[in-house]
Amino acid sequence: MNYKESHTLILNNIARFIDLTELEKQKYLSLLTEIEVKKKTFLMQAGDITKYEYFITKGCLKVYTLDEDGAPHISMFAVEDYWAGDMASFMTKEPTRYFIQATEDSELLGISRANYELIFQEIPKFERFYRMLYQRSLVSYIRRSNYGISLTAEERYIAFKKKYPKIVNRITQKDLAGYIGITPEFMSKIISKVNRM
Amino acid sequence: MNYKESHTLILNNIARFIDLTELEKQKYLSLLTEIEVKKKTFLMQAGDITKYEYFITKGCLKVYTLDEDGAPHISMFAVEDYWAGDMASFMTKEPTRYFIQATEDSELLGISRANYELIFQEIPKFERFYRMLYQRSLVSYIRRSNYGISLTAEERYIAFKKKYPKIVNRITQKDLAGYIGITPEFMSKIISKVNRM
DNA sequence: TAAAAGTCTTAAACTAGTTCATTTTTTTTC
DNA sequence: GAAAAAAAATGAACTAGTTTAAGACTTTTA
Repeated sequence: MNYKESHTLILNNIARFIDLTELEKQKYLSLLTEIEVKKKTFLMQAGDITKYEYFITKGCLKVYTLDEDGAPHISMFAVEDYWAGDMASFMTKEPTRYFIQATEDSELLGISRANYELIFQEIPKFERFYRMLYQRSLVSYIRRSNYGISLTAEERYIAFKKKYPKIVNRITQKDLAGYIGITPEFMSKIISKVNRM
Repeated sequence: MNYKESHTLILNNIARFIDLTELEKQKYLSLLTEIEVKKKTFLMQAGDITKYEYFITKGCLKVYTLDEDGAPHISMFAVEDYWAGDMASFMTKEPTRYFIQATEDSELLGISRANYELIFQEIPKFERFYRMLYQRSLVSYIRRSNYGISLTAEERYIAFKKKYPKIVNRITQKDLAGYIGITPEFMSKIISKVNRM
């Protein structure tokens, strides 16, 4: 069958781990909600009860918290083919501490909590899909959880550039500083130093 | 049925997320290997191909990497009722970068890669168990991945003490420094400062 | 149970990263 | 396309955390 671009993208993402029949694909797609967010608008703000988990089909968003001083700490940039959301709030129905804001006009597919639970009943293979998706994410978060304490800011910047060469050019230096965990001023210094090398 | 202590512990851990029949419990337990490690000995060293994932039934172990300067970065302390291992190496069969060393005489249950795959065929419910286990771990690693860059060393120490009050007293200050991501000297200063407050 | 090895404390000199203030450059908005 | 707003660059004074070194205390080992 012929699917629209965004649907092909999410089906391919899922096909990395499990095979679905045509019927299952259609069932799955019917459980998704299409969402558009214009640049600078929020998909989620601290205090919200998270209703969806998101798959990004177009654009770029930043996921961040604010500390007591109001400084943003960016935990990820989500671009095409990425999953984003606040799993803790999604699971527990407690208010989220996260903001998710579009840094470009973006398009997403959302799955609601009810449909997320439903999917495991309707297509049990999805337990396997999510088991493998989470297993992979876990590996990269375990690695990343050591970055902040074992690498200098310059090393973290170089690692980010190497791992996400396409994202570097789509975000501001200020947001990158918020991800690396330093001030924009020091980020500026590091970048000019690394470029000089 | 009556199980030995270590088996009761792991069955209870699993029962948090899925229900197993007597037969399934026995099948599952038959796939596990009992392992003993004496204090200071290694369960895993960098370069090894990880053969098992572990569940700790007694004792305490530290999981760490060494940086280029030979300084240890501890990623977790694993005590009773915890899962440990190097999932990346376990999955990809590439050599691990981790060391796992017992800080007390310890007892573990190990599941081999072959049996891990087998279990999903024999008892598909385990997809759900691992999906939920990983989902939970992910939530805490996502949170922790921001700790290193958004909290000061003193704040990280206070957070650790609050989250793991029982572990603090079982490990050396030096190992705690390796977890917090600072030198043992600065750890000493922080502890005496926090205790004075 | 004595010696050796490892852990903890303290302090002084140092470095990575912050803060604050100002100017230049780029992007957004009407 | 001009004005306003936001981002980036630069520099000087500051602070959190490191390094090195030495002595006191604790644990391990023979």
